[in-house]
Amino acid sequence: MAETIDRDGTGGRRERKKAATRQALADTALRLFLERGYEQVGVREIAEGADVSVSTLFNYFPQGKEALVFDEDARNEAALIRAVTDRPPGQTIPHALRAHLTGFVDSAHTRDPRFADFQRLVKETPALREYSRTMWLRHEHALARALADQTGRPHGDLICAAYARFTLETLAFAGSRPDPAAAIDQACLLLDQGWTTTVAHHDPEPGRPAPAPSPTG
Amino acid sequence: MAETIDRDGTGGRRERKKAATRQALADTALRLFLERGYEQVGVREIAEGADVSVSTLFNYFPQGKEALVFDEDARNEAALIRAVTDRPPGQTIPHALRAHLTGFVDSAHTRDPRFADFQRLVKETPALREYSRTMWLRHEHALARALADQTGRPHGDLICAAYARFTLETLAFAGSRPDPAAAIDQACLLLDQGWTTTVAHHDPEPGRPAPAPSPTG
DNA sequence: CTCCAAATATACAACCGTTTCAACTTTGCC
DNA sequence: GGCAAAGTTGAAACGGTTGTATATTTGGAG
Repeated sequence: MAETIDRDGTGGRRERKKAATRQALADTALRLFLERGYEQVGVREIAEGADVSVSTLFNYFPQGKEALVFDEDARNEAALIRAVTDRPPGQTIPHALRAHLTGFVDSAHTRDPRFADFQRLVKETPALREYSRTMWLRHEHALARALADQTGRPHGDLICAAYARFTLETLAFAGSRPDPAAAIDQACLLLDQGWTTTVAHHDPEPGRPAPAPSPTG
Repeated sequence: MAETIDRDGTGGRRERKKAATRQALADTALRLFLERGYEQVGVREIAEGADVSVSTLFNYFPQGKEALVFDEDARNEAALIRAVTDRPPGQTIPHALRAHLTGFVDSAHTRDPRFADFQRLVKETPALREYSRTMWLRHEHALARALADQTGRPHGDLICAAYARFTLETLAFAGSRPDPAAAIDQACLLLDQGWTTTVAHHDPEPGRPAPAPSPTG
């Protein structure tokens, strides 16, 4: 039969239903949160709204209530590492990062009008702010390693680690400010000055890092 | 009569009892946490150990379970602002901050042996790490203002705000590293380079800031 | 000493997010 | 059709936290 395509790939009916349920949960959650505020909506109500049980809700979002809101966002996170490693030739690392960060906060105005609402919700809900921040911070190690690779510094280098940490923290910092774009600008200015003065000179050719001495984690 | 000294000051018996209860709560909490781990001890048990009800526990520590551990720490926080404003003449702001931060992490070795245990507990308990970090971050505004005052920059200046944020974040960053002292060193190096390059030149005479144009909060 | 009013402490029940678990249902496949 | 794996479910439980209504304690006044 035609159903025998893949037991767990992206094409099966099962997977489609799962995706639909997941989406239904995220959608109703966001809708209710925007209507009445994050704290005023319980997970029981969300589950009911998506017509599943609470167990199922937590089966889909084991990270908890906050994760319901960042379902889409979580996909774009890896892009940050690529922004460094795949940056156009001649562009410095600080410029690549700054561009990526500002691109992220600018999309509030240009893109989806719902996206602005989403960002406002996060900005005004402490639990969501915290969650967003720690989400980004999960990439600290990856970013630090990318920086080390690209500059030829040793893995575990503390300057790279600190620069990675502060760069990611910049998003949370910007979110706490009336003008996020300006905040990113200034924060990056501060960090970039420190970075270039400390690391000094020449990143090697950006397209490829050094011959990738250790591809492991 | 002699008892009519102060109804709510520091000398009354009432206040002494309150302080004792508070201390008993913090002490038993820390002891139990160290014995069996933060997550393995419930607030009901802590209250029982200090011989009070759970309601009373939350009456003394409305910020929640985590606050039980940081009772003493909370008192020393204001010292950070003083480290900037009261720094010895001729010392730059970055140096004052770096000294204060390293002083904080070094006391793990020199001072109280219990302090090392305390720091290990915080380091190994995510909830406590988070709490500690947000505790420090509460001083972001105060530190930023102090920096602005001392450098003659306008209040709300984003460079000062970012530098304050990152400096405070440095403590959490250091805590997540195998060698915290080295981490503070490198993070401060990075930040200081950025700070001095960006703010450039002359802090005014350190002893007094500019003639304190607005003493308000 | 006695009594009052305010401040504190208490027990108890509720609420919320989250986890667990044993049953039940669906799904993909033979 | 039937089997095993995967997914769903409801209900119960847990731990932190908050309310509430009721004591208990305290300082001070008569």
